[in-house]
Amino acid sequence: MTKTKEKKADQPPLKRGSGVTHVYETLRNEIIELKLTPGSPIDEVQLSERFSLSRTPIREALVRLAAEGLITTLTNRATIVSNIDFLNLGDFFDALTLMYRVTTRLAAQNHRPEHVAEIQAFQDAFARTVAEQDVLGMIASNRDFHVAIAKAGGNRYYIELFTRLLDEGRRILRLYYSSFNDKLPQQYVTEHEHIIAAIVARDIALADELARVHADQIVSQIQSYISADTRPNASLSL
Amino acid sequence: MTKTKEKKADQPPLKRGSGVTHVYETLRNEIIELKLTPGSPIDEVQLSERFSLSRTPIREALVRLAAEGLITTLTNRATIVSNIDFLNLGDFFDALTLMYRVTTRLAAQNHRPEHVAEIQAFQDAFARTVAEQDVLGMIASNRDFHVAIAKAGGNRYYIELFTRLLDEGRRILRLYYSSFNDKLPQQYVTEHEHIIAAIVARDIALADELARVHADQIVSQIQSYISADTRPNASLSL
DNA sequence: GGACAATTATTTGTCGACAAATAAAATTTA
DNA sequence: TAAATTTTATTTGTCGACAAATAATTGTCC
Repeated sequence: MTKTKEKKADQPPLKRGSGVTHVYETLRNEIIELKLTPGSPIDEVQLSERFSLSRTPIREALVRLAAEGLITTLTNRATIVSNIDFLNLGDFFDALTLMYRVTTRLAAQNHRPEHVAEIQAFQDAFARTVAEQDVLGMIASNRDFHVAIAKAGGNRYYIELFTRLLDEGRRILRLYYSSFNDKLPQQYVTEHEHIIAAIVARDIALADELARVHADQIVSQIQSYISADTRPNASLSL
Repeated sequence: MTKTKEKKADQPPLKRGSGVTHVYETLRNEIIELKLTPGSPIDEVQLSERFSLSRTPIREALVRLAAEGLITTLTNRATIVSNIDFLNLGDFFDALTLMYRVTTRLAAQNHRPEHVAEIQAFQDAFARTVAEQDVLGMIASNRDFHVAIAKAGGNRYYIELFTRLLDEGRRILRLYYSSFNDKLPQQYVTEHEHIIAAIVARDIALADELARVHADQIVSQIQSYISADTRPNASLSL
């Protein structure tokens, strides 16, 4: 309840340079979880009141978010939560698939025992959310699972890009989670298990192939959600 | 104290929100061109004097650079120009090669006439710098050439990552350009021509293969520079 | 003389305030 | 009444200043 979270009056003196990080991470999560809807304006003074901070650290956090593409700043005008770019979803799917493959390959190649343990832990969490029909939890733990694989691969450039893509994917999936089909997720659990096995066996070619199939699966599912969406103008980037 | 700063008294009233962009771009170039050497400290007040701006916009530019990984901020302590990470150069080469291939493939697939013109223009610039033995110009125009190919491919995620990788490569190459061998560059000109031909012919497989060979060529050349470097402790990340 | 402690100095992070730029409202005018 | 123009209001970008955190310096004691 009264944790050190956002509320009007919290304990101001947390630490010296931690305010910006807190604001950044909080807003980042809210954007990814669609608590802040795409296109909605960001009011600096409102945020400064909410976090009990001056506008300066708020601004710094916003610059970081803008550098990541999560918010868009119209100079001298408003700054808004970035829209999901439905027109270029193909780019997104292409890059996502490539990162699925490359990171899984590298994991099979470079992983160490502790990595497998972490991957398995997130896979357990994923299986749990599937069993509980917790769709939002599924989306999050699936993301953690693949980020863990990327970390086992070790290439920091891939880790960074892949993380961004997966988080962007979380935004997209949240838009359509209402139409989630309860039968498919179990298949993902199985596919994850196979991917883990291929990584442990250091079978690079198999890991690559499984990742590709897995990615195609997810991409086509998202696409089916989008095309099944009946809301008028829902696929327009506004 | 009063040493020669670029332009002490320039035209202050440029435009309202353009100060940060100017500072950002200027510093970015200086970092990439190694005018600001890795590890050297960034003094905010010194910069604010140099650009005739308050510390606030300077700070904003620095946050952007930090988000890109070009500078490193030690909280409450100094902020320095990021070091070149020689220990993980393998990651860099791997990601660079992948982006070479993927962007060239996509260019063969998606390019339009105006893209070819732009690519050819940068290739001409590259050939010119090779003829003039202008090594620094070579490095820059080679980068522009491949960024143009990435833009012809059209995938914004690849464009962004590739640009960052190529700029990081500029930093590395600048460290070793003194030992440049004058015979090899001509080969790059030829390889570039072949890549353009493959793109124009929309031969995706050939474009991919040429890009791979080209990337391997460059990677092995950089590696030979590094291993041939005789400076003591030169390969240490300090 | 060297190690430790206290003091000073420098630098960073944050603040409140002001001015430019834009949006919104009010007024005028045809 | 509607378009155009002036006035007001809101919001962003920038500034100078202050306080916390750290580094540098000095002083003290063994």
